[in-house]
Amino acid sequence: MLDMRFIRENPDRVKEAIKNRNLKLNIDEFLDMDKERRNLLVEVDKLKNTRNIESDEIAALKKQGKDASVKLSQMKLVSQKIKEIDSKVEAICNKIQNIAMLIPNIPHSSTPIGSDAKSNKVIKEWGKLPNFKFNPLNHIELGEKLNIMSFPASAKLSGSGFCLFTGDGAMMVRALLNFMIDLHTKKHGYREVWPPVLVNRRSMTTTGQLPKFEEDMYKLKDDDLFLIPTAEVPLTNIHSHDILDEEDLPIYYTAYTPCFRREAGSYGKDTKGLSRVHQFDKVEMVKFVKPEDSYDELESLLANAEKVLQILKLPYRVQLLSTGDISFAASKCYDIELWAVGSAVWLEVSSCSNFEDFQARRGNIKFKNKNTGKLSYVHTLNGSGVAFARLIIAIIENYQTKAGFVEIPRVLQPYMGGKKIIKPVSK
RNA sequence: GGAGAGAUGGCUGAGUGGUUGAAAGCGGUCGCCUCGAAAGCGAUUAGGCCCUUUGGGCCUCGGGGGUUCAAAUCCUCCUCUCUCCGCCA
Repeated sequence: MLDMRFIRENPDRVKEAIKNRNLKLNIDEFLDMDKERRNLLVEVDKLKNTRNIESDEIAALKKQGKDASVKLSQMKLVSQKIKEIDSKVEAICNKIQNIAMLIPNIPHSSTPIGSDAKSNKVIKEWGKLPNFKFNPLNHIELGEKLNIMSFPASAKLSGSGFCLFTGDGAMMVRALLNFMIDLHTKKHGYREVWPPVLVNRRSMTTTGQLPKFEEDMYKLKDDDLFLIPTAEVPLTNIHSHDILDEEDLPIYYTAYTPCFRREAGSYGKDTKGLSRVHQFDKVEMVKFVKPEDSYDELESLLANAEKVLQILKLPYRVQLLSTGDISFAASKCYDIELWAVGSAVWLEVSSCSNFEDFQARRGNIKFKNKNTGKLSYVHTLNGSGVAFARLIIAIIENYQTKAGFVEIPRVLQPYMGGKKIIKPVSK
């Protein structure tokens, strides 16, 4: 959410942001409502002031044993009027609030302007793309051959868009979890968290999934709870409605969680295999930082995510997202994409974003400035460090051998009982 | 799921209709004292919103609704915490 005063004072910047994001919202109408709200407030505040003063006088009269019935009946009318205006104020506040929650964040000046993903900029490429002398298989073929994943089985259990890992595939998931959490906690200074994966509406609103994207979420029927689409939601909400100490900043959290996405409306797109599934695993990093540090923190966050891929020796590229592709709540965002040689595609495995105070405002996350004693909103950031399903595609495809086996990346071997290669096993 | 108790400022905690936005204590900050520190003394110490301002006003005692001229205080619903019982991985 943006600051009301900011919108009032910089309507052109807000309009520009909306236009650059390819969205449509009527800001002038919104500001008219705000004006009306403030006029009503002035009116009702005056009446309340009268009531407060007169009420004191009624109390004084009663104390003295004098008759207060004239004032009493006057104030009855005033109170009635107050009630009327208050309900008007409430109605218009609700309207304003509903629209305010749909206004996206202002993109950072370094975010490329463009209407869609075509305007994203590749700003970095790392590692050599593998060039096999044989025809590489894709992960579905390899997974079946090696008996480490089964889509028929997951379809039987849950329907399309799920995956069942077995044997060394399952062990690799567990290895990745431990490797990434170890890296981020031991080398990058993050605190480990194991959060709930069901969260309430308020939490989903803080981080911006609600109210706009409710249809993308899995929701429980009997309780107002949602399955998280990313650990960003619980991690960021750890400090919702908190006042943090300045000396405690920055705060870094990391967590592994499964992530749940309905992916409504994306049927037909990447529906095969692991690249777009309803449930996947992910290690997430979240930061709470002082405003002046947030763009440096974004760079180190990106570096932390890249480190995972560097250690795994997987070729990747980093994209700076354009205004048309960046998420609703973010002001600047990098995507990391892995090359999967068997499928011959770039796969997004991480998004590292700075939300500035957009989420902090929604979740009321503040810190006390030590010098001024004033409260300010923190800046929040998050990044995947990284998402498993597509990472597993890349590992399996890039580490495949001519014989159709899969070598295990060196860093994962200790996490997999010293195993170096995945070969087919009988069921 | 059943029965009971509770939710007040950074913390502990008083407060059951009218100078209580809130006693007291702790903590924090500043000043005095001191070579310095401790102790002691003094002062100060919530947030949000609105108005054109030095300034003024409104709102907020878990959240919503209600009663009343007036609500931290009365009624009601909800959420959460604690205790006991039941159930359960």
